[in-house]
Amino acid sequence: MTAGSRSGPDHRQAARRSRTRFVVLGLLAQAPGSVYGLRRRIAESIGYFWQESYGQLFPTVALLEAEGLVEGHDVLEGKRRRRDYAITLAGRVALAGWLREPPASQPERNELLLKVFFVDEADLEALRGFIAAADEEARAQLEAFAGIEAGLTAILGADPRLPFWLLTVRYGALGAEALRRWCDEALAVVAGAEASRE
Amino acid sequence: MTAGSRSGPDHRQAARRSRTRFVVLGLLAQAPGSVYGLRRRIAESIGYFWQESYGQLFPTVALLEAEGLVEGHDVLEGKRRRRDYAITLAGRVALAGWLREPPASQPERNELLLKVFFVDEADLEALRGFIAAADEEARAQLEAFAGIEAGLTAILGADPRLPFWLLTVRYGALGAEALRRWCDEALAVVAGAEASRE
DNA sequence: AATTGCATGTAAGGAGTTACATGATTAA
DNA sequence: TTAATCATGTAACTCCTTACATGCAATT
Repeated sequence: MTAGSRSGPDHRQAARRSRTRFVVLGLLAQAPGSVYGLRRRIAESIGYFWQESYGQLFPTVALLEAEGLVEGHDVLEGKRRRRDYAITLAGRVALAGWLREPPASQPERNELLLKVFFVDEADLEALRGFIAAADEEARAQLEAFAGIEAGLTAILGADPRLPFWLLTVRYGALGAEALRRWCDEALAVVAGAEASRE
Repeated sequence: MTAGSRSGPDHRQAARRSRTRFVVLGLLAQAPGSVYGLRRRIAESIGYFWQESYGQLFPTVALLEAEGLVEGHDVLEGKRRRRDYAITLAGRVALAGWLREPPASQPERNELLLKVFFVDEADLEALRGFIAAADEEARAQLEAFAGIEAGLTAILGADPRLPFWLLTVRYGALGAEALRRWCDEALAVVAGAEASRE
């Protein structure tokens, strides 16, 4: 089946400069698979720093196929149909090009900090709860990261990608540690404010 | 002027559950001002963890006025017209309600980590450059945060909000420190991979 | 005379989520 | 038999950015 030969309506609404397309290309460069599978792989491997929804993935993959950057093949397992995608040579070229471009840092938006900043109108008790919840979440994440680290190391052995994949985990861990430190300081500030309010 | 009495087309396209509206309410609760001024205040005070564009602010403020949560007054300075907005009682109630709700953490998306994760197809030299750039950016941020901290402390004196505002700066500083630590580790990994490639 | 800053706004479109609709297969 | 998992896809909508259009005032 040649590129763009699938019947049905146009899917041209999807991303032209979206990074979703490169996530898809990157994952398919590692191993081919279905859109559904991509979704699962994203959630399991890079989910803590990148997420994609079906509503984003399906149109994007369709577009990539129309552009000849990926190739789809229908697979029949019993009566169940699946469409597996593989990256093409053109796809690898496009991916490599993107990988050479400096990463754009997305502007952060932190709702917790916003609520801290608007402390005037806020309820200190509520604030304390939010901070405690953030701390607990970071604690749980740290635990999870330790597990992922051990798992990756056990499975990958001498794979040259291992140190890089561990690096992405380390990023999460260092961030979570920093967050916990901040929560400590923040709880102290809240406690101080509550004390001086009496 | 009563709520919603401004002439012209409807502005109902804007955000219903957007946090932009609460940023506007929060800032107007601190002090009234123009939309243009809000934009500047956001950039100067909370810009490193929250950003808003005019295309977002103007429709949102118009909507808030239509809902009676803010009130606009035309001000004439010479021949220059300005429209200043102030928060209403209803606005304060809405703001307080939002501040009591647990903050939703936006899903992070980190393009640099993506490029690290796709190291297979990536160029190590390029990667090293990106990491070095991130480190340098974090270094510059740390310097900036130190300045902001000093400035805030000098200006605000005994204002009870000071420790909370400093807290938002601390968040940025702790994050930047964590990033720098990660960059160190990452550069070491890249160096190791480059050495073993020979 | 030109540039920068103050100030208001609109139009178009990209990116992304959520919810929905559908159906087969496998395990409890 | 019921629930979970595998699997594909669309529709509607929100949010948000970018680029544009306009004009006055102050500074260089």
